[in-house]
Amino acid sequence: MYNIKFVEEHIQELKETSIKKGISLEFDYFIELNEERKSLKGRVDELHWIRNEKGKKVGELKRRGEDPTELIDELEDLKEGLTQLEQELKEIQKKVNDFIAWIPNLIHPSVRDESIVVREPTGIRDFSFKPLTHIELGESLGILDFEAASRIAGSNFVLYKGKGAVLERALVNFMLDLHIKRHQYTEIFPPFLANEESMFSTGQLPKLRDDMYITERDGFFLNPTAEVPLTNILAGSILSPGDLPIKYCGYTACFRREAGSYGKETRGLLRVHQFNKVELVNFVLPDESYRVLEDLLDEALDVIKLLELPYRVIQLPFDDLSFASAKTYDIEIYAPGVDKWLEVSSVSNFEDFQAKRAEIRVRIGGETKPLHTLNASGVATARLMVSLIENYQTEEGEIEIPEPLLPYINFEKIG
RNA sequence: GGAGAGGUGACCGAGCGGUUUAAGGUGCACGAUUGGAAAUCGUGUUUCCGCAUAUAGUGGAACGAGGGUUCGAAUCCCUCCCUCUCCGCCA
Repeated sequence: MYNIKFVEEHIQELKETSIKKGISLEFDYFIELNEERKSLKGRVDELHWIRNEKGKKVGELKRRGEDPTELIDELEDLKEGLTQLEQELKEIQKKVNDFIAWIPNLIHPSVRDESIVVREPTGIRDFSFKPLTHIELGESLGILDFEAASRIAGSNFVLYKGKGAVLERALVNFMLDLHIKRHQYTEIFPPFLANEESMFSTGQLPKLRDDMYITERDGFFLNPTAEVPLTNILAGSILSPGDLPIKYCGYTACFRREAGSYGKETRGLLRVHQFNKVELVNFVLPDESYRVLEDLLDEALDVIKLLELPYRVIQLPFDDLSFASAKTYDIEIYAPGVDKWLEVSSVSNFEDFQAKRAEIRVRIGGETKPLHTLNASGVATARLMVSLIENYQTEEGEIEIPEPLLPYINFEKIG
């Protein structure tokens, strides 16, 4: 989390950032609180000092076998006022911390008030017939069953069946293998549940509490992205420059409540409560993070390029940036059936924001400082599946399997 | 779920109510020595907060987390978390 002095010294900048990211925070209230905190802290420190000095004398007297009763009486009087002030300081400190927890990460200067197309749309196909939607294809081919999923769990869940289930599993394996072999990642299979502290470290909390599933008895959070477990692997660590970069890649199911988003956009697989995703997380030296951001974009794009799906890349405007991100590219792939561009990957540089919260540091010379973290989806399957089946459909309503997936699948088409 | 042992600085490890200003070691940084290195010697080496004559000053806080007892807690008590050993349950 931000150090309080840093907040004091960058208050204007942080205020502007919060406004740009659409988080309304009362900085005037904070300034007032902080003044109060400082003055209280001064008084408490002074009383502690007096207590410590006199306390030492009590020890001396006792060792010499003299009577410390008088001093002890004085200290008892001191204690009364002190306890109250300590309590007040503690409360105000908590308020200050709660405020700081809501301040989002600073925004990189290259980020604008509108989105920028970083890679022009490529690879859109010409169909000689009207392409069907994944919902129509999925149901007619019996590979997606939304009704069964809602019977089991509820609306906006999906069940993959038969060749659909095989295809989903193949996609995950294909992506993992790609990143491990071609991009030198270490594969991780993490817990799908995480504790509150982990959620705070990566910046899901405090803002996204309502978007997450929480287990009732133990207060665990179902992870909304593998970014959370993968980043927290190194929480509390101090690394040396030679350890870096560290590249972790992992598959998890991702769980999102998607509170408040209903309607047309949520039809089919476009927005579901549980989806599969392969995630890439990098830990790097601060100087290198913006170069690595470009590398990560290319690594994620490799999945799309190998599957020969139409894509474009957008640099997000500042009001679309997540709480923790300084700069983000979105990879979108085109789905001709629903006629939409679908976000399948966010590629973000968090600079030292998460590293500060998770206390992931690097020791350079004698100095210990937070490193930089980045992540990219590599990529999310639900929407990847949509684009894939809509792009690879034939006029006969069948789906061809792209060549790179054939090693993972024992059939060449679904139909 | 039950019983026991433990959690101390970057790491190991002592301390078990007031000479802790957290011993000692390792590592690290800087310096000396060297043709250069190793070894050796010397100095330094946590974080956060307050005040200030504001890089060298001064005071406070932090020994898994949170409470409590006490004039005073790393040290005693309670709750919780985590690690290890054993038992139970279980895919």
